[in-house]
Amino acid sequence: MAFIPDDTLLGLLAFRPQHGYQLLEIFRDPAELGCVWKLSVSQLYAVLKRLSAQGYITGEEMASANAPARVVYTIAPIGRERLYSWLHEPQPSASIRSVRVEFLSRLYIARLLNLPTIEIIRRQKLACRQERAARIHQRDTAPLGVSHLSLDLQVGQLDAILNWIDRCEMIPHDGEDL
Amino acid sequence: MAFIPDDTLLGLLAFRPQHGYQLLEIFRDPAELGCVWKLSVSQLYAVLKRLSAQGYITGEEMASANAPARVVYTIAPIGRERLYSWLHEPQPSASIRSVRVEFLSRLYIARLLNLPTIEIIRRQKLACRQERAARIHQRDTAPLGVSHLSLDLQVGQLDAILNWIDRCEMIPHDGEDL
DNA sequence: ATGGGGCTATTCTATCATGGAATAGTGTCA
DNA sequence: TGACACTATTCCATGATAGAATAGCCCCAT
Repeated sequence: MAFIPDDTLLGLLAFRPQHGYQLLEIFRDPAELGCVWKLSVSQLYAVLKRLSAQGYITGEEMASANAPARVVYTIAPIGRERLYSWLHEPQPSASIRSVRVEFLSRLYIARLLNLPTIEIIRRQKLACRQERAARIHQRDTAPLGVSHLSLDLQVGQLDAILNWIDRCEMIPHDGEDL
Repeated sequence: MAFIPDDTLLGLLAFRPQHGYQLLEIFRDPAELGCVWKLSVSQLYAVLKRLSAQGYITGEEMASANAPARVVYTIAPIGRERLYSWLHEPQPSASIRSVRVEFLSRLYIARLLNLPTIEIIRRQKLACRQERAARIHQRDTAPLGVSHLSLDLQVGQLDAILNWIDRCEMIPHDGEDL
């Protein structure tokens, strides 16, 4: 299963306890996770509820002087465990969508927490190379037609990823300016 | 709205009347639409029900000597209208996923029905070029960080599509061998 | 004051997608 | 005749998604 929103939210809460609306703004801001993928209002609160029910986070209602009541969530120890095993996933998916969404989310969270990203990138690169080899083999045995075209496109997309992925190491950490 | 499964199924039924299980095999076969995207059993029947309720197709139960009863669906005139307006969509989406799924489905259906594909390809290419220009502009004004990386990846993916898309014209029609 | 509009914060609802199991007929082979 | 595989469809539980609904708080004009 993927559950990218769940793991990403755990990462954001590992950075610091936050309430739903605060998290939402990170997904709305095109300079933050908003550029990677959109999380709808209802899904965000649904995921928080699920994580809470599963014991990965704990919520505490807090009254505020200048705003309606809010629920501040804090990551629990088993949430932290789950987060680290997600970040250090040994065999990340190499589907095009996963690279754009899950891998970039991992990078975002790792940077936020000031963790090293080299291993994350290395494993993703390896997975993409393996995927590319598999697709090339399929393409070269596929009959001409749409299936051949589709595999050809996928190889091209993986090549684009492999050309791009090394640039991911060269961006500074920015966990402090949130 | 997208509704790619609906439009694709209309295309398959425009080729010839078929029942659910027959359609399903086209999506299971990796040499046919199976390479483009998977349609689950339940979704296929759900879409057929929806199309039928909306009057785009009509179903007729048929008993068979060597198999359980089945429902054979036939495309209705307004279904055919809808199909053609989908095939000739003047402004196709240029998202990476749309190209891989919707554009290739259009191509598949156009080939199946022995319709010309040049215009479909031309419009898709144009849309991708516009999308590329927009993403480049966003990237070059984005702050360094994950958002910049994400846009950079998207530009690379669009370049890969533009390199690939001209090869789509050079594949023979194969509507006869189903 | 008061009532509208806008921001914060969350919930609710309806529809659709997804994967899997369940049902049920038909043919094959031992 | 019982096990198994294939055909054909339905059902169910869970999750995703968009949108409206609710509701407190603040500012500003009437």
